[in-house]
Parts: sequence; structure tokens; C-alpha cells
Amino acid sequence: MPELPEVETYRKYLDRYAIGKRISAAAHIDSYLLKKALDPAGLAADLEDRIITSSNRHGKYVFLEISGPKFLILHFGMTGYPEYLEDCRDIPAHTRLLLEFDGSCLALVDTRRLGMIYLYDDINSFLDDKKPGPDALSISMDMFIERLSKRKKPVKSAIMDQSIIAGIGNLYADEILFQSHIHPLSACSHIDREKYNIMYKKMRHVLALAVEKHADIKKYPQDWLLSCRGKCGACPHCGSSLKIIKVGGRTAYFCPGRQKLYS
DNA sequence: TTTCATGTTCAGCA
DNA sequence: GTGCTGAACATGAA
Repeated sequence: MPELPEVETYRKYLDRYAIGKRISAAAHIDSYLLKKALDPAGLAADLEDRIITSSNRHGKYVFLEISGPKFLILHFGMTGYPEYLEDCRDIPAHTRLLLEFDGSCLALVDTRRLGMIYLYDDINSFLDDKKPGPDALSISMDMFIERLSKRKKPVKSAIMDQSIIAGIGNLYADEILFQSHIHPLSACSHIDREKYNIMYKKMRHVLALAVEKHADIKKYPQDWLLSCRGKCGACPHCGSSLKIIKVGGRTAYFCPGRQKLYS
């Protein structure tokens, strides 16, 4: 479930289990995930005998710095996650990249294969290529308002647009709008500044608390939409039934009684 | 069997 | 050029 809180949780997991490790070999490489003309043999050769030295994150991307230096850049798609293995003989199904250390292993597992793997010499050239917007937990309120308020598209599509703000996906977009009392179809250009202030604070609150809870939905407050989405069907605040619509091709849950449409 | 799913990308259109 | 929409991608669960 990789949106910003999940990806940050994975980054911390990698910090714990991969930093300082020497890569003795890379195996189980699925070329479908390799981008930028990477090929399995070339990637394996580039990774071999390197040490993983640090990690960073921008939006939904994790950057693993390896001695050289180079940067192994991971995107977890819709179903990806890292898994550390004490015993390399027990490789999980759907492993798309396996980094072998001296005795242990790190698997990148991704059932649907929508994840992405890049290797870059530096992070800035990667950011120049992909041009993601500012990270959702780093952006200032002024920048947040500036980047959103001129858009004409529905606010939900805008906050999920990685080139506007990086890190928010379908589930957290619904949660942020739910807590901000904004209808997902509201036009960005019609939301007033005061409401943007609220949305900004709710965005930070939702993402920060989700990171603190290690993106474990079971630990989220009961009055969050995420604790309820797809299960209870009723708004955890007012009890009226949640509505399900499509916004920008994605399923949106919201409470029509509490979320105002700006149009 | 069909539909849907937390991801991005890109062709096509106004 | 800008900005937006919807289909496509790969796979499994309901």
C-alpha cells in the first residue's frame, strides 16, 4: 500500500536492515521493473561489491545510496515492499530483486510488477528527469497554496498529481479531504485561502500521524475514514452513508453531508 | 467469469 | 504549448 507513509516506513525498514551492508550479489532481477535502459546483468554488475550507505525519500521514491557513489532508486508501485531475510534460501514469491549480503538478503517483492527500479549517479539528475513536485511533508503552506490554487481540476486529482505535490495517493487523498471537509470534486480554483490553510494542516497531520503509526491502518484513530473505508459504509462522524464516486479514474469515498463542494 | 485494486505513463483532445 | 481524461500496463482477489 505504498503512499508516502508506507514508503517512509519502508525507508526506515531499509535503514534498519540494509544500511552498512555489502552487496555480494544481485539476483532474481525482473527486467520489467528496470527503467532507464537498465538491464539485469548491468545492474547486477553495478551493485556487486558495493556498500549501502544511506537512504532518502522524495514522495513515493526511496533513494538508496551505494558506495561509488550511485543511487539505487525504488518505487513500490501498487503492491511492492522490501523484505529482509535472515535466510536467503527462503525467497518470497514475486521477488523482483534480491540483494544478497554476507549471509542475509533483502528482497524487493512486488506482485503486480508496477514498481520501478532506477540506478542514477546522483539524485538531482533523477529529479530533473522525473520532475516530481515538492514532497508533501516538506512543502511550505505558501507553496502548497500556490501550486494548487490555480488549477482547474478537481482537488482530489490535484493533490494526487505527483508533479504538483509528491507522496499522496488515493487513500490518503480521501482521508485529507474528509478531515478538511472538502468534497473531492471541488475545483482547486474555487477553494478559498482559509480552506487551503485547513487542508494544509490536515495533510500534515494525517501524513505525520500515519508515519508515526508505521502506516498500520489498524492503529489509526477510529474516526478516520481509513479505519472505515470499504467496510462500514457509514461516516464515522455523522453516521450517514458514505458516497462512492469516480474522480480522475480513481474511486473516491466521501461523506456528502460533511464535505462541501466548492464549484 | 468479470470487475476491481493503494501505482505511473502516455495518446488524444479541448 | 497547456492541462485534463481515460486507457493501458501486470497480477491476483473477490
